[in-house]
Parts: sequence; C-alpha cells; structure tokens
Amino acid sequence: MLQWGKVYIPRRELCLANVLQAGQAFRWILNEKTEEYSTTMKIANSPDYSIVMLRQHDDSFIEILGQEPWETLVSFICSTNNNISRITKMCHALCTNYGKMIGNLGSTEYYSFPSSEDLVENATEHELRELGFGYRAKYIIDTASKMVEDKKHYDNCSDTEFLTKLAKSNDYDGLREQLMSYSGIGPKVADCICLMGMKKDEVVPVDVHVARIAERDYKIRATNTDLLKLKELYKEQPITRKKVNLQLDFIRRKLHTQWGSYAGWAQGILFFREVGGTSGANTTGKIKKRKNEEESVKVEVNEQEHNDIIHKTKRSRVKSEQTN
DNA sequence: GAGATACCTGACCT
DNA sequence: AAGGTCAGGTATC
Repeated sequence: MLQWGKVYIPRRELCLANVLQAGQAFRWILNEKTEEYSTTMKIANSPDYSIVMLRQHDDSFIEILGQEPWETLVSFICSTNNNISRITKMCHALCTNYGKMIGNLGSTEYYSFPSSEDLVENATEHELRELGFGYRAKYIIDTASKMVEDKKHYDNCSDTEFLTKLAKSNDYDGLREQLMSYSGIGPKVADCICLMGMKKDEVVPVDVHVARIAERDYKIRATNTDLLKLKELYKEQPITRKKVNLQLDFIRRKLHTQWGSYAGWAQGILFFREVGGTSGANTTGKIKKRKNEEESVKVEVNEQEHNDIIHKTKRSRVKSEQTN
C-alpha cells in the first residue's frame, strides 16, 4: 500500500538534506531525479519494516529524527574515526548482506536493518572486514553477541525493545553505563545513541569539534577541582569510570547546563555550521560528497544567536511530537 | 590511573 | 604517481 501524507514546515526551518545527510543518519537513499529520500524503518509501534519515502517541496517539511535504538547503536559503532560516506556505505552493506528484503520500488531494493540475531547467525568478523568495516568488524560481532546474550533475560524481545527498557529503567548515567558495556561504545558513541536513538534531547555528544567550539567560543575548561569532583561522581560506575574522558565529560555537562533540555540538537546545528559539507547515498549506489546548502562560513557565535538556535530547535521538536 | 599509541579504509591533497 | 593526512573514537598497553 502506497500512501503519501503532507506535513508543512518551511525549508529554512528544516532542510531534508541537512538532516538526512549530515551525519545523524546513514541509511537514507537520495533519488537525484525525483529528489525523494527513501529508507526502510519501523513505523509507529510496528514490529515490521516498511519502506518510507520523503519528498520536500519548496514549502514543505518533516520532523527531526528519532531513530531506532538498535540501528543507531550499530551505526555509531561504525562512525568511530570514520567519515560519513564510508559510514553510509557500511550501514547499507549491513542491510543488503544481513538484513531481510522488504521489497523494491523502481530498480531500488530495500532491506531491513539486521537484528543482533541476524548478525550473530550470518556475519563473521572476517567477512565484515572484507566488506570494509576495518577494526570495527570485531566491535560489531562482539556487540551483537553480547546483545543476544543480554536479551535472554528478557524473553524474545527485539533489540530495540530491550534498549528501550534499558532507557526506561535507568537514569542517564545508568543508561550510559549499560551502553558502554558493549564493545566499541565509548562516551561519545553512547551519547549519540542517547540523543539520536533514545530521544534524550538534552544530551550533547562531545567530540573533537564540539570540544573545540566549547573551549574557543565558550571558554569552557575544567579545573583540577572540577575533574576530581567528576571522578568522585563516577566511583560507583566501573565502566564509565574506565571509559570516560573527564575533561570532555565536563564540557558535556557544562553545555547541558548552559543550553538546557534541547542542548543535543543545538549542538547538532553548531556542529553542522562548524564542519559544513557532508555526503550521502543515492539510487545509483554511489556515495557522493555534497556541500552544505547554506554557506559554510565560520562565525563568531554569540549568546543571542545560540538562544535563537535552541529556541528554533525546541519548537521543531515539540511540533514533531504532536504529529506522532 | 592518566596518557600515548595503534587501529581499517578510502577520499583528498601535495 | 607514490606518499601523507584526515575522518564527529575506542581499546590497549
């Protein structure tokens, strides 16, 4: 069954290319002729995958992304020390090799994102390396295996259901501790999963770029006393204690305090401005580089501007929740 | 226990 | 044309 719906949002408030090809998501395919984006995903509470297409008219618009926890988790394991076009390629490789065929539209075949069971049953580290995953191959196999094990305590639930339960039964610190128990998930990846896969809008994933912005534009820098306090805070969390970088963690906390409950999305916008260009998949199967649709200009950001960004982000987020 | 170092790959640059 | 650098980090020593 093919259905189109309309959601109106001005392009200046949300540009599909800037959301779907900017390093949040890696599995949207752009048909350059029709300018439609497509992917497979679970809709609402359905356990099955559907093909989803999005088209942006000059005056139209969609919502900010809230992705599947499991797919987000695996995608961001792939993201470490890597570039967007290769991450995109890897995510598609996972689907076409280990996912299930959902159907095809035109000449494009659509696959589901593989579950942890799919990966444990069919994938090996060696094979993933041959597919170009590099050292992340081991992380993915180890993580999928542990996920299958962990889920045995929760009868027959999906990866996403399991992760959603984790999110519900833990506070942020506890959830992060759980996420970082998997191979290949450190503080940055865990925070990306929280923000983009678990709707924790306040979480700011701190990477080299965000750290630079924070230090350069906000003069945020932890003192020794600050670091000692944080260390004390994590003494009951062995994994966090081991994996976290206290200096970056201080920045994360400070940005949350300063930017409030939608800090993560404000960060996304600032990151986009800082780094600019990106890439994505299209129906030819080629992964292309693309440029930021706006001018990629480095600017001195001031407080008023940041407030505007956060306000705008929050408004979009609230609107998207109303349409759900 | 903080801090340096290795790690796959491929696009881009010199 | 071969060689270096970089990409939204993590694991390991």
